[in-house]
Amino acid sequence: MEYNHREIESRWQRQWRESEIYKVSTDPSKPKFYVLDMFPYPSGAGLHVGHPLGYIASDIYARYKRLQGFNVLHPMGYDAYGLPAEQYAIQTGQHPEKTTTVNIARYRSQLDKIGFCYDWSREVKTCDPEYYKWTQWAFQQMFGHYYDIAADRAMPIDALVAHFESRGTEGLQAAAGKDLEFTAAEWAALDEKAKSDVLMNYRIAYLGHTMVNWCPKLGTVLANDEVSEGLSIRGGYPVEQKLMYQWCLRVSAYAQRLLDGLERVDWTDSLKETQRNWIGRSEGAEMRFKVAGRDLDLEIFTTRADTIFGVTFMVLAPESAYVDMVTADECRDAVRAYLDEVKHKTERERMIDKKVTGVFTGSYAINPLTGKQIPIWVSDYVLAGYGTGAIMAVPAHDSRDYAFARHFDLPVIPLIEGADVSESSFDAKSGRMINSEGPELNLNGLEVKDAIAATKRFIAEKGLGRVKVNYRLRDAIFSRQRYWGEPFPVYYKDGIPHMLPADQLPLQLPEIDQYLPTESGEPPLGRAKNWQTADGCPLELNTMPGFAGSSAYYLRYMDPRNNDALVSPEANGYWRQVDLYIGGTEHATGHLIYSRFWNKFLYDLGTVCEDEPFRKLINQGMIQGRSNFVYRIKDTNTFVSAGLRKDYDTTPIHVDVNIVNNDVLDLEAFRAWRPEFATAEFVLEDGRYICGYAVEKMSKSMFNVVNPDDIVERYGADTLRLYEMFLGPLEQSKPWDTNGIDGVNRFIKKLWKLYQDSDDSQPSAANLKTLHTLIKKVAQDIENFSFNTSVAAFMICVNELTAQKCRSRAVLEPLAVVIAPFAPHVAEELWHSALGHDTSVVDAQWPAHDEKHLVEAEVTYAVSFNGKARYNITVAADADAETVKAVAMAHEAAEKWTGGKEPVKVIFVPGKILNFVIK
RNA sequence: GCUCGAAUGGUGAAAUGGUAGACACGAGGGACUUAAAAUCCCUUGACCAUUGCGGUCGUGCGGGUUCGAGUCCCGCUUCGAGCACCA
Repeated sequence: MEYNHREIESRWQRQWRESEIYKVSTDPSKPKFYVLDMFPYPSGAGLHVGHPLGYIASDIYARYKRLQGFNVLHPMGYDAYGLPAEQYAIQTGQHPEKTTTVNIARYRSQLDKIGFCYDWSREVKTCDPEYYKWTQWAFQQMFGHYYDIAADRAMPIDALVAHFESRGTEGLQAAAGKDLEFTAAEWAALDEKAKSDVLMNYRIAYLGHTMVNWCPKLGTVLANDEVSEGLSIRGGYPVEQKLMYQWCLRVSAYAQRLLDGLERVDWTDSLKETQRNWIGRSEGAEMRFKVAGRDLDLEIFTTRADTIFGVTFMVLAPESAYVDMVTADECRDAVRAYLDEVKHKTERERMIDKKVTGVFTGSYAINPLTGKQIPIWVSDYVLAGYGTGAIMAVPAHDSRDYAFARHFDLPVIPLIEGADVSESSFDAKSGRMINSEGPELNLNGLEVKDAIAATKRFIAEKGLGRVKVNYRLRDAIFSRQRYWGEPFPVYYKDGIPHMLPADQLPLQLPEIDQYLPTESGEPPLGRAKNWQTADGCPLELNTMPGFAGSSAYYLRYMDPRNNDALVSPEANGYWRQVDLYIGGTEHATGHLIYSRFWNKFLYDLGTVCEDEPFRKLINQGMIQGRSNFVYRIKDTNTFVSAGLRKDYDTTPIHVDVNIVNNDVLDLEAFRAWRPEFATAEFVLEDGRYICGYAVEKMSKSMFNVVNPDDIVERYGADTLRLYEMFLGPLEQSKPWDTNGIDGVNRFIKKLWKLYQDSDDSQPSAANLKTLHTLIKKVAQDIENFSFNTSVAAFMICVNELTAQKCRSRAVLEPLAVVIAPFAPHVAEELWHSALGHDTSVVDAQWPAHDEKHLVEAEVTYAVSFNGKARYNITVAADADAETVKAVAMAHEAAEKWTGGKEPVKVIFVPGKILNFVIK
């Protein structure tokens, strides 16, 4: 019988669907395993061959775990809210929901063809009201909680109100926007609006006046991770800083826990490092400098407390509240002019333009250690949003301060022995301190590290400041001036925001006539009719950002149809957390921070039992496109093969990779491709037209998009799955190159052939060795996510068994099970038709390898002495006399080297053959 | 600038400190065939030798540890990724 992938695959996929074989339920009698893919945004372009890479890897792992007897949760869904559908809606008037539905259907059919073992009964879509009810619910919970620093967790806002009522802010330790101070009496005297404003300062989801990334072109604000180098990630439009009244999430309150949690998860070091950078913890000191002649302290943050003797000036951020307080009357005009100048620069201009600018305020601060007066300046190189918005400048040991000092001719005092500060600052945190002696503190001769500690101790004792930890991580801006997102379950009464009652959730997204802002500049929801509560209070017009829906979806899969809770305690208690999460690195500082934050908040609430959502995370590499080129001779319609092009003056033209095979152009298909090539002539080499190639992003405009459907149609899903794994290490980025897929396809055909005429004969020792080598290798490889070497192992195994003319069911049966995670359709077919089982291979047991079949073939002699050197000499079990003699000599030599004093151990372990020469 | 990765044939890549280049593609040669496709076999890191055997060099560069280094350590080079007036 011929291997017919079309027939086999459609038949088995139907079978799996009809028997609901991949449906799972909570089953406390079995150990659980949760394998998750980052769910896709269903874009209009559909899937290309790069998308399924991670899905195939997770599918292999899920199937493997299932064969090992685990109850595997392996769901899929859609991150359905997003800008492209909305942009498309603006252009065409088509409702984004319609576009999204069409795209989801397309994704589903593409995914189905690859043969994944998803439990589709658990599918979630973020735009589904049944789903976003719980996104809205979580938001309301965040509104109803504050972060208690002493308890190190979120607490109900009622507890905060109770605290205010009894003690005001006395003894309060809570994450807040501003440090407020009031008494219980003052709190009681506040009106409702004022109380609401105070509570906003503490809520985890809060309305705040913050500097936001405003993108005029997209007409919306963006989160920090949606902006790079002053441009929006999506579209690449300029982004400005703008002060707006927006919903925010107090992610910063969780900064330390987000950092600590990284110690407990099994992620790659580089991803953890990326998150650590993003959180940006820095330990330092907050210190007060008196302003000369005024009753005012400047509070600054520094990580280099040791350099305090080298402070020669102070700098304030232009937006700092200090600026107005310290500016002397005679300098007021100059300062105001400077502030105006700075304000008109965009963030991007400020970044590109590294010119040193600044203005003197006319005031002086007093260095608390030397008592000397130092000038206070304003400059835009100091950021308002970090630390206190004011710094002590140490030009000798900070390159930015150095540039400023040189530009304005301010003094530079070196503080580290041997540091040459004539050309540039010495920024390294190492060396011995000099010039650092004052009346009360002497740091001279100390190492920088010790000097920092000594200074911190000193300022804490003298009450000059305190040890302080700062984080770069900012609160997440949670409002979007967009239509296609979750509506906020919020209404306003007398200008005070209130949450809709829980029984009115979900608040459904209303219909509107156009997907644009209103004439008065309000977000699109301003167009909705009757967008108000029953008693006429207006509802919030903003919608939630993309990350809202994706922050807890992994929890919803545990209990997707529960209408009373995001997830029941039973379901969450069983599935707990994602054991394996596979997705791209592009979410490192977005989704993977937000969902960890979201999860920690739900953990504080007691909704979930695990503090970290994703135990192990693998980042699959990006698949790049491999573009092909033809070379047109200038001003002709003649194309010259790549190898001959240097003899002509040519222009390279992208050619559709789908009409090129192994870089050989299909001439007829090329002529038919576009009208202007219908009359194309060719200059061939060896009778063929060879195309050039380049690695580029996979995109329509490069004509290098390869659709998985085409590969499945031509070679079958199993070939696609094996080939994507064979392409290289999972975590590495690589170009898609269809060259080589034939090799994998050949392997499947050989596998198929091996199973024809299977019988009940006894397997030979060689058969068993081949089989057990494979079982051992593949199990190891799957655990290490080294799928490419597994595929190689399959090829070796099948080649060997073919050469051995193995027909034995005792070998073929476990072989089918081992191959099943990788090539499920063909494994299933062979399991039934050739081996005669009437159950699914999915229900089989993963075979254990038996060391005895491997050991007897080869033996390694490991000779160690001195507890140090170690020689492994491996010889075949049936080794000739000469080899055995060599081993004996090695043993003897080892004993001689040790002088017979050290024990010589000879260990027998299985391994490969090594030729060892004794000199 | 700081942090983290990576570098091996014509190509994708393998190698718990122990035969470098598994496996595959491509290429060359051969078998089968009227022919092609399909299939199968041989060769394929470089150089030298070649009627036999074989020999030398070789994992970005320079050092080091080790009986032994692609692998470990130190110092570079190049490329990629993340962060970046973050004090």
